[in-house]
Amino acid sequence: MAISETGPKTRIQARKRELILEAALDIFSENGFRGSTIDQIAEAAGMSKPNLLYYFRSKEHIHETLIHRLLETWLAPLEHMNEDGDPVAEIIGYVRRKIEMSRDLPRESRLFANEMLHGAPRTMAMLDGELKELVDKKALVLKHWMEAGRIATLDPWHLIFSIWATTQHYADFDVQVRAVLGSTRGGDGRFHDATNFLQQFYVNALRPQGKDNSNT
Amino acid sequence: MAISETGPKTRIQARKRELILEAALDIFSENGFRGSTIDQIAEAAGMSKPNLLYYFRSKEHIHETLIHRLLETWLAPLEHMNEDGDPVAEIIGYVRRKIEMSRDLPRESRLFANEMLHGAPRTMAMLDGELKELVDKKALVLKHWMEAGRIATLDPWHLIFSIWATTQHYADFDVQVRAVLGSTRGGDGRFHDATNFLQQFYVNALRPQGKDNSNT
DNA sequence: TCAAAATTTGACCGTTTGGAAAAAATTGGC
DNA sequence: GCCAATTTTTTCCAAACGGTCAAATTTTGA
Repeated sequence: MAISETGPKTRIQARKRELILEAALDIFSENGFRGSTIDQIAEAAGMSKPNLLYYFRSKEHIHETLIHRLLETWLAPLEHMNEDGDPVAEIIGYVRRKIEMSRDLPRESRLFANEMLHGAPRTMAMLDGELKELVDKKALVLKHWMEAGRIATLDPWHLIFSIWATTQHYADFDVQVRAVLGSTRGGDGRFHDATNFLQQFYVNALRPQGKDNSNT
Repeated sequence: MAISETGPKTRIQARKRELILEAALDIFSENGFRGSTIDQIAEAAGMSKPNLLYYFRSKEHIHETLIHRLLETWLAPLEHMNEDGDPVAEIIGYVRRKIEMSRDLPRESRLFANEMLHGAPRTMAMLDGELKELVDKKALVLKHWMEAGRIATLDPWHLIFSIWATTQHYADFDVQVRAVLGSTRGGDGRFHDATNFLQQFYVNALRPQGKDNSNT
């Protein structure tokens, strides 16, 4: 009898399901949902298609599981930003954690990007539920820091967007980044350079200014 | 006899091909290449599948044409950044043009993003050809501005990446942006807010500083 | 007006794909 | 060593899809 509706029972099932999810992450993140076939995933996982379908009842189901897991990972770093810490250090810390994620979990980043790009059909509920609440909460923290004059006054929501954008860019647009940097600067050091840049960049952008000179 | 290899001959052909490309942009940008079918595109263009295939010899060919056109549009705004202008005004101007593109050409942005996300199979040559050359050229301009002390010293390439990332984010991650901002702030005004934020943000980040206080 | 060229349609084809069914093989407890 | 549950493989299917082809229709130009 097929499993997959109830949680995995045996250790073997858990391990095989893990193997499939690992393979599926490879395939999905590279080719998108529609661009990936069950056969590809099965081969990458070292098993036959019907065998894979014994562990997951459909391609959709694999994808859904993958996305659900991803979301937890994705929210964690923002959650971690602490109201009581030093504002600039906390924000920079968040930026660094996000860059590390782009470096270490590029497949997850691309899977997420693909989902957003196509209208978030399987994520919508979570976006204007959990995510919105978390961002609103953290935006308030940023706002307090701004009102206390500890960082520059900027739209907190868009500030968070800018962090997402600049950091995830290094995973999602990796091909472009590497092409533009070329063989000398586009190697393994690019994440180090990116981190340095973003740190300087955000330190500058967040420095509160006594007198305003931001008008054109 | 089918056309499509040689350029369009009559005005009717040109108009029909245009119609198809317009429909294809809708479909491709929403569903990705593999996720789109010729039937969908044909229906959106108001014609039958064989009729569409009379104007373009394959799905691949439509996509290729679309991508090629897109690239010209995509490079134009950076080209426009002028060495002889005021550095901050020039950079901010570039940011504004990019944001306008995210607002007015979101389908093109998503088509491009999708291409990058999946490894730029049909764009690679142009990335480390034309694009790299252009970026290198403009990075040099930025470097000169920095050396003259007119803007803060930052890695010029990564500075350009940050502009791409922050602006394109509003097209590519539109669903997420709208969900997080909610119904009140996520309406039509979001691009206006984004523009204001990014302007302030870049003005801050680029302001050169006499004394260094960027270390942790 | 009429023939040639261009365009549109309908019917069709081979392949790929997601998935089902059932038999065969393996494993685990006694 | 044997039975039952689990896992794997073989075979197959129906729908979707990219694309072809020839016939029918419309348009164009002399």
